[in-house]
Amino acid sequence: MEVSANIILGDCNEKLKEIEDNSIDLIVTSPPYADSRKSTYGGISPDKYVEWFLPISRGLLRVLKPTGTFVLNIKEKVVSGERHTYVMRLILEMQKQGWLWTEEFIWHKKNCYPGKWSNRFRDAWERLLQFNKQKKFNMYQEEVMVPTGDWAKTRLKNLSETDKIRDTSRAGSGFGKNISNWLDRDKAYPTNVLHLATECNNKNHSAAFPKVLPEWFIKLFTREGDTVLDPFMGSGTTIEVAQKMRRNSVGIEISPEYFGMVKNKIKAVEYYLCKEREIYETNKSK
Amino acid sequence: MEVSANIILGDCNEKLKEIEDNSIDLIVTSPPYADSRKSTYGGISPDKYVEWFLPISRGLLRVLKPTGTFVLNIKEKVVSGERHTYVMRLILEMQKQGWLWTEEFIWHKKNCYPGKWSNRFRDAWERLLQFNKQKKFNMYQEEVMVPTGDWAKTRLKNLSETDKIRDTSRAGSGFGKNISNWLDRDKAYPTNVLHLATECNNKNHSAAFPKVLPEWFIKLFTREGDTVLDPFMGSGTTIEVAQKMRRNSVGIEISPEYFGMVKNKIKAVEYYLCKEREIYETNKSK
DNA sequence: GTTCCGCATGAATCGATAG
DNA sequence: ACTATCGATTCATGCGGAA
Repeated sequence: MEVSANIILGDCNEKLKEIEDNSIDLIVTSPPYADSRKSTYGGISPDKYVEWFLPISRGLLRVLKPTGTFVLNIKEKVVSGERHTYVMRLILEMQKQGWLWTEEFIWHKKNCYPGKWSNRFRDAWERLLQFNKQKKFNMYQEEVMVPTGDWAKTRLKNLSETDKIRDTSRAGSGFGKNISNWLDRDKAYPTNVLHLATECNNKNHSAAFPKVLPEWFIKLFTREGDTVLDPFMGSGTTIEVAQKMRRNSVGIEISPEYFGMVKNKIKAVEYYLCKEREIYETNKSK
Repeated sequence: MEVSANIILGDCNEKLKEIEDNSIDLIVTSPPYADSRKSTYGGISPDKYVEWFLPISRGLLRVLKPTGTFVLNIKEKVVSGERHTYVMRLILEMQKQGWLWTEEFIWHKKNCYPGKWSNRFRDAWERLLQFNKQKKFNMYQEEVMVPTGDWAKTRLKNLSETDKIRDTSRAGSGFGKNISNWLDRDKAYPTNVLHLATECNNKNHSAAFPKVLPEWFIKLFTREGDTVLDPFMGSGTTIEVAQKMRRNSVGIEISPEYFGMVKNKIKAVEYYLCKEREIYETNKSK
């Protein structure tokens, strides 16, 4: 399967217009947070953030397939001792545009930077807001299953009588179970809390997220041959991962410097995928 | 030091009026979530939730000391496939009342409710919203320091190599310079993510806090002899913990059943504290 | 006294069916 | 059409009794 990696240099709001309606399966992005990445985006002030983002989210709504998903990585910053409310306001406004706010994943940054402030602790989490166009969307949950916890080893060794039948909880929680159903399982579905370490080796980009983050969402919401968009491409993590996972990708970036960097990355991945295919086809012909 | 545990039977909104202005150092509470605990609270509908809570938060603002803190445990439920927005709306409205939304801690519930759905995963986190009356509030960070885990040791060692080289001015964060200070410490400040399991063996209450949760905030925001309020006392975890930690406590509860239960608990703790003092004094006289 | 191991429990959500 | 109830789905934990 051939996959394309299409990267575009320019302002995200303008360049989105070049993308067809209902053509994207997944949008994963980490836009510049308010007042950060000043050098490249001019530093959007927290008070103007919603206003600035709404035209973009409208464009994203247009290009996303009805069964597609939009994952937005964002965190409000502290302004004069208080958490700013632009993220909450943004969610409320995006709902008015027609977005459904389906879920909020928490990205727990296990190795966040050490530090100390007199009135707060280190900030070790970020929001991953999931938006959809409709209640029914594509989700491939089996792709991201995790190993069952240690409890299972001992718990499932010996099953009592009540374990083998559906045993309704007495406290009226409405929770019944049949433990014997779990015997041959070694994997469980994950939760909406993601534990991933941040990568520090990507020093060229001030807001890079770890590869595993886009990877997880690409697995969960797309299949091979689907199309992934990152309208704030930055150093291109999402694009690179998507390409390696044989998803088509589209990236938009305003900074020529990043744009050039990603261009080279893409070529490298293309070469890698090419090699892989050769090996595959050689084996097949044997 | 004598501490008082004062519990009040009745509607929280009414009974708050009996509490003096600026008399409380810390409010820790977990109000009934929308549509839950119907038997005791009648189940507030998600659409009416903000309206229902605002008079209460106004009362809490009045009784809290200027240097005090309000910790609100809450989570929005799913309504027709979407996360409801009442929590966000509540924060915005509370700001209008004069509350500062200082911080949001994440409570990661390690043993969250099981289940499987086609469009979402298990919900494993709740919000712990921190509100204050002013930018300067009491916070005793040293009280909640945690032992440095192995990951931190190795992590910081690895970091140190790159960070020693790193030009502090380029990084702009100032960490590069100070990172070596962290290497010899065996205790670190925690982050704003708390990993705790719910106590599902509490037969008396379907939604009891784990004891460590109020304990952590009581340590962090109060000293011995301070006063802690829980306007939705429930099975009385907050009050019990506060009392044991030699903080004065005030609890309000609408259900006579819970009220009676907590009354007994309080007596037990009083007895326990008495014994402890006796032992202490006996040792002293020796 | 420790350690092991059995077992009830839960701030849930969805879809179908019924009023 | 819109609400109310009901069945089906599913993990990880801490308690308490046993070894």
